[in-house]
Amino acid sequence: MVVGVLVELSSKNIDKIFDYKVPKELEKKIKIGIRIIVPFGRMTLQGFVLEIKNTTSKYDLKEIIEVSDEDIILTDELLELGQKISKLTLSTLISAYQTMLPKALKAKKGRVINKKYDTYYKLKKDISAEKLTAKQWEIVNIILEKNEILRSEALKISTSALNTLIKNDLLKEEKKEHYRLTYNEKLLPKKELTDEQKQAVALVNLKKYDTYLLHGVTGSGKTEVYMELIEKALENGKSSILLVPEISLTPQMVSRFQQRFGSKIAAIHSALSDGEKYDEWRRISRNEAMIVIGARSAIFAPLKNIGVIIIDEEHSDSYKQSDMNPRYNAKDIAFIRGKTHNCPVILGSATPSLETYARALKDVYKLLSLPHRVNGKELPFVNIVDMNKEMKSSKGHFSNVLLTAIKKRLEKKEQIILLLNRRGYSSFVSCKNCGFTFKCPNCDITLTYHKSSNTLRCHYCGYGEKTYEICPKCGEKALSNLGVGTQRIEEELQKYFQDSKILRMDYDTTSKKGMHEKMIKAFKNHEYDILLGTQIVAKGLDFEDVTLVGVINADTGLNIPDFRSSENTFSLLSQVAGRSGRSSKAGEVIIQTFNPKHYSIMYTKTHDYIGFYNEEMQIRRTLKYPPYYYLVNIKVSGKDEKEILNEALKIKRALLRNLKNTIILGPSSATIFKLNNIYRYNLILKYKKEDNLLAVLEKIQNHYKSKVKIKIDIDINPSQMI
DNA sequence: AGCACGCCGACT
DNA sequence: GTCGGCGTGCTC
Repeated sequence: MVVGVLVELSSKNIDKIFDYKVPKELEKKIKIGIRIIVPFGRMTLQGFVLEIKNTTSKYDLKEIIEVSDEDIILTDELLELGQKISKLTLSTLISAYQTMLPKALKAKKGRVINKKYDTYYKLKKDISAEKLTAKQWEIVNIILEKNEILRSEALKISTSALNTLIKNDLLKEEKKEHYRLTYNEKLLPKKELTDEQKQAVALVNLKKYDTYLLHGVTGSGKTEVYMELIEKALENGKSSILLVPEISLTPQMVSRFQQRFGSKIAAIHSALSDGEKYDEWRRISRNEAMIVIGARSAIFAPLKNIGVIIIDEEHSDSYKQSDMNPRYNAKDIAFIRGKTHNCPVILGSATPSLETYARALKDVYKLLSLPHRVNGKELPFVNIVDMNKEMKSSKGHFSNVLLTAIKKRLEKKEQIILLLNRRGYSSFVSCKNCGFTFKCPNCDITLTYHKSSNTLRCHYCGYGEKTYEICPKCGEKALSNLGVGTQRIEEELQKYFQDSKILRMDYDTTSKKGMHEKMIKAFKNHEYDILLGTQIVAKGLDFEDVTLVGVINADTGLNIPDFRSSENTFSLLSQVAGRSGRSSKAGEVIIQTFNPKHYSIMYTKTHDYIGFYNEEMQIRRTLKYPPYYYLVNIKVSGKDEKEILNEALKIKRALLRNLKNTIILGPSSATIFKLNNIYRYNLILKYKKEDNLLAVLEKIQNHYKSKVKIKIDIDINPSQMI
């Protein structure tokens, strides 16, 4: 027997099948999709069995060393899915398989994660009570009652008594695999759906593949719709996947599903240990868990018979893996799996991405709407505060309007959420007096300040100009770099409201395991009055007594050098506004901004997604951005600045020669131009239809695959352009 | 990734 | 003459 093996080394040169002989005694254990250990060069590596054959090769084949699995790790579906991912993202097949699996199943580097076993004891024969000591009898009695005793339980009674029983050969030992996580089986009855929700559910055909956009305002009860669809799938004996952004995968959210579906759910999130993730993965592949809730990578859950795939907050850029290969988008994977399982894919959002909404309007996706909140209340009143005026009267970060509103809530014992928009810390120049920022005349992207050359540059096309001291708009000498932290805001806030209890929630304070959950509980219990934080407070949280949401600086997001910055700002502000007034009390939102006339902010005031969509679409059309054009980002990096630039230019020429319908921008220096002495240039491709694009890109990549001094990274449909 | 091979410069 | 720099290519 000969097997074709894909070895766990992610290098373009090794990403192909190598043949090995199978020793007679291992033949029974060989299946396609299991992992094995093989000699490779003078290394010993793990690999996947992709082929089984009998033909003797021309090579003098080596033999397999060991078989790692009993059960199949990569099912036929996942094997094929990996092929597609590898092709579509131009990454190695092995890297595709590796991202599909939990860490515990990847090649061992250091710590090995294994299944966990519990030890139990049973009786070997009948025992007469009088021969036992009191402690021994206590142990035996439990076995007589329950048929077995857990080792840890017996140890608690008496270590020596247990040891004596074992020594006297009275007990037989048994090991049972156990999962690290347990789920409560106490289920709560489901909520009655509103007519709107019922209608949305009714419009979904669970029997065939189609993509739906569930467009529902904040507080419209999208989650209830998800649960209903999942339950319907379950009634047909089918499983489901629910993807949420990591940030909104809160304990609050998981417990809602667990109260409805008990141990049928498997929740995969970053707070789980590798071992816990591994256990969840096995529960899924054994059909013990039918409902998978998780962030991006949960789209690869080894479910057999999928009935519905739901992507919540579909506009979130966290569904795109942009930091490493394969640079895939979980949405695309959802469509592929939806097709293979012939089941619907539901995209849910209050502020859909423009790409998605455009497709819904074209009837490529079916549109489902939830235009009203479940509590019957209007969306909260939004008050925009012009900080240009405020800054003249106060020197801190808080406007009088916001301070007064906070004071009012504190007196009424209602709660407050404050958002500090800290996204995009990269340096841009802004006028303190009028809020003016420099934009690229070609790309409409905020120019980034380069200290070394004292210039402002566009990271898309490379356009540059030197910095000014005087604001070209208002003529004041007030240009400066911007940026504030949560700690400073907390101190300032505490000075204004000395008796109030402030809970600071950001990446630093929630990274410890369980902290996020603790904080949410504490805030819910009114142990704090004000919740101050970054993005993390904007999404998915549901507190009844929050009646005021304040945004301290709405603008920082607008200045990120990315064509989606307006969209992201509108979406963030809408999300955070939705945290206010979720129960019977009316909610208010106060947004502080230096750009009160900016359309992302204006449309937040009226909760007008369609208005924002229409205006932003015009910009996208004139500047040739998605959804009108597709994008590809090619990163060229290496140590020799001149050489990198030269190669980037060479690539550009090659692209121009081979792609007739594509616009090519750059090479322009990346946001972090020099990192660890590596220089980085970007080429940006814009196209509507280009049939041989993948083939051309692959050729370029292959040309550089063996070069050590130059690295090429290709990101197709990038989520951000930094 | 790791290692051998091989082709040029500088030296016990 | 040899030692060792690293660029290139191979691993069933």
